[in-house]
Amino acid sequence: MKLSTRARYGIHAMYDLAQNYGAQPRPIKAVAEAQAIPEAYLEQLLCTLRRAGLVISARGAQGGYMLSRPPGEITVGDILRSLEGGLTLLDCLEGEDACGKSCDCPSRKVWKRLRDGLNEIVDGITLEDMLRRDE
Amino acid sequence: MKLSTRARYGIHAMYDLAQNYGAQPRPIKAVAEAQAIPEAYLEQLLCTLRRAGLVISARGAQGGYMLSRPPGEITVGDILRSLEGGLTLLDCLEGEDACGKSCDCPSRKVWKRLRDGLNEIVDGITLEDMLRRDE
DNA sequence: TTAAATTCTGACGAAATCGGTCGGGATTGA
DNA sequence: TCAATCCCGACCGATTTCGTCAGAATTTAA
Repeated sequence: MKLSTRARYGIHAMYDLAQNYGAQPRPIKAVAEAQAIPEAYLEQLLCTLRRAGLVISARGAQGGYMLSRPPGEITVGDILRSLEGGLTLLDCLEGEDACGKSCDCPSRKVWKRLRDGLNEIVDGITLEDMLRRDE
Repeated sequence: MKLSTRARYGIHAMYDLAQNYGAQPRPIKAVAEAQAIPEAYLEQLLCTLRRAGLVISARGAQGGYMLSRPPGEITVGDILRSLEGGLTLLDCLEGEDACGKSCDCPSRKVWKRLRDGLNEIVDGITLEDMLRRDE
């Protein structure tokens, strides 16, 4: 149950963009340097975040990335879910019956509770919350 | 953020032993069959759980495993933590300064909240809770 | 005392995942 | 036209995960 560095980097990058919200698009390079993330790797992550609709990109000179909506409307959950491919914990919980035997084992309730609790927490923290705690 | 099958198997096995609590030691083979877990693999997991003090083993004929204490005193958290080697999420949170720069980044608070929430949930569910929901 | 049942342990291996790199193409502003 | 920048897919090495296996140690029962 370790968090992937992908998730960690992702939050850092989004936080960086949040600080920059409202200004010019911010190039990958700038984010990478400020947050100490390998540039080529960050490129991938931002691409994913763009496909998830959390950031918008501007190509060409003076291009870069920016949040697609105000920091208060993007939660940590949004970010983690898109980078981790869902905070599902178990395929069994979503894709029906991945465990073979119709899956109404008693553990199922445990996983559900865990998943729901987790999502509740991460959805309760927005980028704006993170910004505010800086001051 | 997928749960390892180790964790899944672990909960299933412990649930199995909980059903058997108070009776004779239950051999690996029986647990493996009942819970559809590869026997040799389960052997490893139970060994870990024993070292963590959650189960006791009896060797030799008529031997097997049993819970070290009543189902009401073993939480899902106990099991997950011993099999996953801690529900830490990030080394940065425990082992001091694993992220290099003294780590008082704003994300840190997020991870802490996540970790604490997670642990609170899993520690709130005992094996007995799982048993009771069966009826 | 011997045989059978069972745990204990460490080594091994295949497959997946993860963190990261690279090269080259597409797009845009100056 | 040129430089900056995003876009995308392929690739790679390291680690982890899931699982197997062989054999040693221990205990019970016949």
